[in-house]
Amino acid sequence: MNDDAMDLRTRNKQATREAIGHAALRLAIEQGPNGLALVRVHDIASAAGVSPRTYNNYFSSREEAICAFQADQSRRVGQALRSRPSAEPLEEAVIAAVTELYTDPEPDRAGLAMIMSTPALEGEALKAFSMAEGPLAEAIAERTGTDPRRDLFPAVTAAAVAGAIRVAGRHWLQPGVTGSFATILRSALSCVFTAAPTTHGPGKAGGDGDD
Amino acid sequence: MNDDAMDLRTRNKQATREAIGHAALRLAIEQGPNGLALVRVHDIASAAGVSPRTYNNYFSSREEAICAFQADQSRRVGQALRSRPSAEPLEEAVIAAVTELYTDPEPDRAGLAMIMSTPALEGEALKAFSMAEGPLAEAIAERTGTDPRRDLFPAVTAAAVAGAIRVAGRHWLQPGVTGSFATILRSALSCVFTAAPTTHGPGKAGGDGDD
DNA sequence: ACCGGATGATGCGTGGCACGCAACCTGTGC
DNA sequence: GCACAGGTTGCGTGCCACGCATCATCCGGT
Repeated sequence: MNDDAMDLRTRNKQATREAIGHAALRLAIEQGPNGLALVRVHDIASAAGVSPRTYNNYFSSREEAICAFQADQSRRVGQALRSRPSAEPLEEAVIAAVTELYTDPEPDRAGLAMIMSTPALEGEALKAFSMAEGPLAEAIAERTGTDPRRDLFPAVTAAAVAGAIRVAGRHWLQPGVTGSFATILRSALSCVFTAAPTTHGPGKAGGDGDD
Repeated sequence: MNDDAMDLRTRNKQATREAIGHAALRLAIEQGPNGLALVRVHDIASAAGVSPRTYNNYFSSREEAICAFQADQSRRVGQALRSRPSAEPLEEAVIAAVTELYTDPEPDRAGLAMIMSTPALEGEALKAFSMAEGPLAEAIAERTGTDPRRDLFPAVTAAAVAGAIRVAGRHWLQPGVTGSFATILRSALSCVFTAAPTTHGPGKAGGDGDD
């Protein structure tokens, strides 16, 4: 987007950051969820073509590097919602914005699996998803005309949306679940805006005939 | 509750765990959010009356030890919901269960502030709160008669509830916010079950006290 | 009450990591 | 072309997680 508007310095820095993050995730996937301890900083650094010391200038832990992509993605959620027509109802706007952002490239299954099903990565993954909440809450507050400092609705909804994205991801990764991520994501987000369904019909979710 | 039903061994172990967790949180509070790096493992261990090696048998990071209490609390949420009369509507049951669990002793402001406003603790704190989601989702699924493996509603709602608790905590800690934690918590949880308030009149945050 | 087994608590040693520091190299603006 | 700001690298330090072997303590059966 603004890559050309940046200094060469800045662009290189960004590229380095992405290179390290990408290398970290790739190596983590190779080792699998149980071999995370085997992914040495040295390996990540050399895979990214930088010195270990430089790696450490960008990230202060392997976990942070591995989840960098998720974190970056989360940072864009607020803006994504703002870019929806303001006439659109909140529910539709949120679903459209989130779905668009998270399915432009269908997520990398292996990467998501690594990030979401590795205990040691859990904290960082949660942190990554929660990064969306602040900006999202502001965008929601703006759209609904509420004051986020006094009304909890925007923040709670933002947290719920972030949670729904997580849940959708987890569900999508489950073996035996069919359906595109987009479908599951929409379904999960719908739940956020649907008050308690005391008796709530069967088979939503990825919901085509799997039993 | 079942303390007397446990083996002496088990009880001691539990006590040690709590001692370490408590010591860790106390020391962290003393150093403040910016001095977390100064809280040495050795200090925590000796403050808890155990060897550093033993500390490491219980927790594999300072963060984990500091957030142990939050984690333990989260593990009880599922059970708390199950203990509500099954005739009660989901919303009321959840609000009652969570409020009861989180306000039996009014939370320690300093401790919560430490846990929720220290970047280095953020991941572990999120992890602690998210521990409630699994059991909570199951309890919700059971109460609403939905199959959590096919329907996303239980999991999404559980995540939303966990998020609401977090948001309530953050709001409660904000300077200038009046009102008991119980009130704020109820207000936040209400948002979860309230569909989008396109025009949403009352039902604010601190509700009673503030302007 | 006694004893063998199980389980937790410790000490020690090892490998790795985060980060401060200072020198070096590379774009940038004058 | 030059001096400077900013990024990269190597080195050294202190801390930490964890495997292993040992010892103390608790448990259950006889």
